[in-house]
Amino acid sequence: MQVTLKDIAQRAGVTSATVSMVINNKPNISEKTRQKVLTIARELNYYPNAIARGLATRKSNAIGVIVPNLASSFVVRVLQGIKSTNRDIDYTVQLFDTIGQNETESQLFQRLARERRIDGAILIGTSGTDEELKVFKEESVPCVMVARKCEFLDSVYVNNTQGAYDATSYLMDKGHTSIACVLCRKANLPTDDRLAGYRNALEHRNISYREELVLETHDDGITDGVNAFAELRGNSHKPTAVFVPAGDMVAIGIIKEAKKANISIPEGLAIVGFDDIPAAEVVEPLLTTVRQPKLEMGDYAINMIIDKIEGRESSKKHKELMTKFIVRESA
Amino acid sequence: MQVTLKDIAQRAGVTSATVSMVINNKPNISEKTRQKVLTIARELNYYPNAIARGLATRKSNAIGVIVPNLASSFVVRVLQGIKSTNRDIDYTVQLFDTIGQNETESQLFQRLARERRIDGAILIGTSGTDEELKVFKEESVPCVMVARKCEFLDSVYVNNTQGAYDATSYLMDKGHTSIACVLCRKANLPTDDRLAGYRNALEHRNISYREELVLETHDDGITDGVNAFAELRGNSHKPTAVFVPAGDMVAIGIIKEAKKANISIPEGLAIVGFDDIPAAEVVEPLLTTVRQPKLEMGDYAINMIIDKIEGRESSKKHKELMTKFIVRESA
DNA sequence: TTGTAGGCGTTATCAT
DNA sequence: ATGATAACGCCTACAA
Repeated sequence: MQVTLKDIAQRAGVTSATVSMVINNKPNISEKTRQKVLTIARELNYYPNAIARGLATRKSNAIGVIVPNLASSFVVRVLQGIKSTNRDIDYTVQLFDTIGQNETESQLFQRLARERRIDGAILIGTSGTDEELKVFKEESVPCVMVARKCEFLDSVYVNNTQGAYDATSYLMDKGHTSIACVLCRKANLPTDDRLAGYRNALEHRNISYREELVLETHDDGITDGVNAFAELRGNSHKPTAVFVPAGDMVAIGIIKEAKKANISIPEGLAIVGFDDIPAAEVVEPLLTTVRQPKLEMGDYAINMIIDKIEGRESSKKHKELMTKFIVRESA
Repeated sequence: MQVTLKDIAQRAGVTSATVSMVINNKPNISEKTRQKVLTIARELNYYPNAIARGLATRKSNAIGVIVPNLASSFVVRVLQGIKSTNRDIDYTVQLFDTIGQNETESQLFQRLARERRIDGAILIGTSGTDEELKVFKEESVPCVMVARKCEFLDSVYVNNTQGAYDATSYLMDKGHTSIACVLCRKANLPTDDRLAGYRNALEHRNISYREELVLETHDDGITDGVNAFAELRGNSHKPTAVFVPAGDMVAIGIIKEAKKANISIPEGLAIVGFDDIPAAEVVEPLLTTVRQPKLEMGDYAINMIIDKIEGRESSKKHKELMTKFIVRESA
């Protein structure tokens, strides 16, 4: 049986109200009873029942982290950032993924917002529309969106456009003029921003943007890269470089196929990825890529949400973090 | 304000007890009131308050997943397995990591077991001693240990010894007689089992086990591999093969250094890793390794814990899953 | 079939 | 400084 306030109260000869005050460090308790109560609590190994406390205070001390897919290394990395912030976190993290569940994303939002199981939510690159997200506002459950700018909620994201611009510019610096772009329209990827950056960079140097040079992959895995390479080879514009907003795994697939086809990298084909995943440093040649500060995004997100929950930060806030162009060997 | 049973009861002209029964699909409710109640509930967007329900039923419908370190790809993969089981899970997953917290693992166990915030716990390769784990039993919080056999709790793990035996035997099949072993004594790695497998395999073929051929790394990252390679080169037994129970990242580090030193793989040095991480398929040559069924482990774990929680499975259970030797190019 | 009443373990507001 | 007492929102006997 669980040890409750009552048990302690009985042995200490006081009321459970008093014990509660002691446990919660409230003032106006005589040192004597405080000590007595604390001693007994320790003896009995008392821990407050979190659920009962939650009911009484209307606060669960839990934060929901909603992700589309735990298989994404990006998502996992942000999650690590959330869990490894320096701040001393007194909230439990509850994990929800929206892929392969029999509940739609929208239903999950509804439920989470109304069940009062969490005090706030962090959404990592979920695809929810403003309409679907509204419920968090209605129920005044604080919320921050990660990896996607969302006018509707607080958000922390990365300057995707600039990152793509940098990558493309670098390629042009190296003398490339026919630069392909491989992207993937998965809901959680900010593809359009990156495409815009690519396009801006081109136009900035008076190189005309050609639709034929932008390919779409179905997914963002290594095999999508090998498929993309085949398309690249057949391309009439004979690209000498590829920028891969679809992500590093796709870029790695391209590298692999290129090597198989005896194309030297970066001389025969220069390749730039996006994200900077661990494998970027194991592939050969090492992958040049646009790094996203994933841990930092998680860190910001958890701090923002807690500030919100605790009412310390009420204004809408958007935090843009900077990508970093990482030059390695593939370009 | 939150919509409660009472609100619905009022509009339906019944008692909140009745509404509760409808919401929970209890029998003996007239179809008429059932419909009326359900209609109103939907109109008001009613969702039961999970906390209040938890207090009343003494069940939180949450499972704690306790991991040493979210940065481990092994851990993450098991977590994916947990979240992607086919079973229709009606439990929330709460995530706890024990590294870099100001609470010790042991304190966390205590708290989790007594706070009644979770109905059960899955421990992924945590290092807790039997003494520390006892509290889950005391408080009768069901528990399963993953990746480590634990007499004390239910557990699901992998035949590490056999996996290591297979790997070593394969190397001997290929004619190697001087086989180094690179291991890492991190708390969550079943190093001894793997070492035993290596040793057994050797002795089975009458090759004597030499302590000088087993190296220890500090951690299990890529740099630990590059360091290990230096040691390997200096080794007086001139190993022609390495088995790396420390994990694939370490093996990859060794590969990288070997290539730098112009040693051909597998001719000059054969290398076998342990785990089969994604990077094993991007490194060149592709890494031959012992695959652990990580998703499957997660799947088993979540199913076991739920059966336990719901009283469907009371006997202590140990599930051993099989590793699979994956032949690629490095050996 | 439905209502009454009590309890789950806390916290919080009054009195005293 | 402490005690009564009433929430918090839901569930569950038991009674009607």
